[in-house]
This record gives sequence, structure tokens and C-alpha cells, in this order.
Amino acid sequence: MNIGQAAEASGVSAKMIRYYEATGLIPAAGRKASGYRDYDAADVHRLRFVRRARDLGFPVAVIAELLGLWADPSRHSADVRRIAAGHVETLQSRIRDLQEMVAVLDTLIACCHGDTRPDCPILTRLEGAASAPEANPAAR
Amino acid sequence: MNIGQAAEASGVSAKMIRYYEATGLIPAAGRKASGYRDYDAADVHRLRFVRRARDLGFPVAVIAELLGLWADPSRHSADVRRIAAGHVETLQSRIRDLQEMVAVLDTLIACCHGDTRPDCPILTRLEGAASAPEANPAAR
DNA sequence: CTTGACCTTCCCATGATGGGAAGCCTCATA
DNA sequence: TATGAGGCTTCCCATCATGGGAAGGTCAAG
Repeated sequence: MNIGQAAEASGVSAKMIRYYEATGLIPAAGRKASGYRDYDAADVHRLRFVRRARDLGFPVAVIAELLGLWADPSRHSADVRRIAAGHVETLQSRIRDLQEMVAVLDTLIACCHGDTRPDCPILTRLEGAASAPEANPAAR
Repeated sequence: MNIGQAAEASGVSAKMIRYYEATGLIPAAGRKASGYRDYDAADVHRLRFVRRARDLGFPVAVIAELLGLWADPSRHSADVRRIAAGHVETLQSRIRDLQEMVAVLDTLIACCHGDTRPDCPILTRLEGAASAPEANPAAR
């Protein structure tokens, strides 16, 4: 199976398959006499694994660990679980950061006239106001 | 004021100050006879603006727009508001993606024994199971 | 005048992905 | 059999924002 078909079958682009090979995430594929890489069903299976792990946000370095455990029949599910839990922590931390940004921005946006006047609490905040202006219903 | 002091005062690293100058986000700083960049309070003020915008997750390209509006006394707050709202959309989209990952992972983790046995729904899922195994209280 | 802290530019690396060029391989069709 | 299309190869470059580090110039204090 050529790289294009492996890409199609696994959902990993040919570019990325070569990249994963170059970085050692997956073993180097066999070569045909022509020099073309040659893939079999097991290779595609592994690529699909990588693809799904990427879809869940695992960084490639962590996927390498997961692949190791996957291949190890004497693995402990606790190890897999720990890796996944650590990743969830990372994701939740990122979510919190983003939510904090949204919270600040939402407050500012709510306070912005959004008309043709130049004054705008968003710019005021960026300029240096420590916190969002308190809700001030008495619009001037 | 040297770049180090400007960095200290603005919270933007000297490295990033040079980078912002090189990419045109901020105007080129004046130079002293020695060739050292020279900053004044207005420069630091602008750098702080950039810093705060970065802290709110705005990409540099968008900060360029914000700086333009900030400098324009005839700006319309509606324009600032629109930019901020667009950014919030972006952030919320990212949050949704991350939350979806967390939701899937949480389900899988909850189903994983987390002991010394090798079988693990996390790996099963990565291997290709379409969805997380339904809660199966009858643990074998 | 020396020393240490600071500045300059330039190059490289990150992480995961894509774009594109130059050149070889393969297969089908005229 | 020749030719063309499309797939494959490697290699380089770009992204986005950030940091590290080297080689060399500058400044201020002792």
C-alpha cells in the first residue's frame, strides 16, 4: 500500500506520516524496489491510533508513550489512565485560561457603547486600567 | 531608556520588543549614539498595551488593528467592540473543542480500571472503537 | 584599564501542520 | 512504444510567539 492510500485509510496526511516517521513516533515504513514507502494493515491501524489520539489533543510526545503501552501486553491500565488524567489536567488548565479571557472580554464588551463615539472601555483596559469598570448602568 | 528598562517597565521581554519592532507591530525605536535603542514613556505605554492585549489572547495581527484604533481619535467604539467580539468567538470555539476532548476523556477514564490489568477502554477507543463503551456496571 | 552588566545582530529551536519545487516512478492509453 | 497524468521522493520554507545562545560592541563603576 502506498503512502497516499495509507493516508486515505488512516486519516493522517501523507505529509504527517512522513513527519511521524522522521521524528520516530512510528517505525520507518518498508520500501518497495521503487523506493516508495510500503504500508500494511497494521501500519494503518497504528496511524489511526495516532490520529485519534491527536483528535483528543494528546501531544505527539505523549502519543509515543501511549503507543508503547498499546504495544505492551503486560501494560497496566493504571499507566494509561494516569497519562490520560494528566492530559485532562492540561486541557482543563488551558480551558480555564481561555475562560478567564472570555470573562474579562465579555465584561468589557458589555460596557462598550459600540457606536460612533471613540471612548471604549476595551481600549481603556488595554491601556492600563487594572480591572474592568464596574457595571455603570447610568450611561452618561 | 534602554530596552532592558523598557522591558522591565512594560512586562514585555527585550526579545519580544525587538521582534515586535522587526515585524512592524510597533514603530522602530530611536537609537542613541551607541546604537542602543532608546525608549520613552509613550513607548512603554504602547508596549504595555500590547502586553495586556496578548494576555487577553489577541493575536498580534489583531493587536495591530487595536493599536491603530487606539491611536485614532476619530475611531468608533463599535469597531473595537466588533474586534473584541470576534476574538471572543474564536476563544469560545477553542474552549468548545477542548471541552469536547475533556468530555470524551473523562468518560474513558471513568471506565478504566486503573489497576495492573492491561485492558483499558482508553486504548480501545484510540484503537478504533467509535464511541466510549457504555457504562457497564457489571464489572467482569 | 578592567570587569561585569548590558546592548547589538544573527541563527536556531519549539510543535504540528501545510505549501511547493525538482525530479523519479508507474500505469493506462493512444 | 511513447507519452502524459498522477503519485511518490527529498528538501526547503512558512506558520505563531517565544526563548536560547553566540560573537562582538558599549557603558559605568571600581
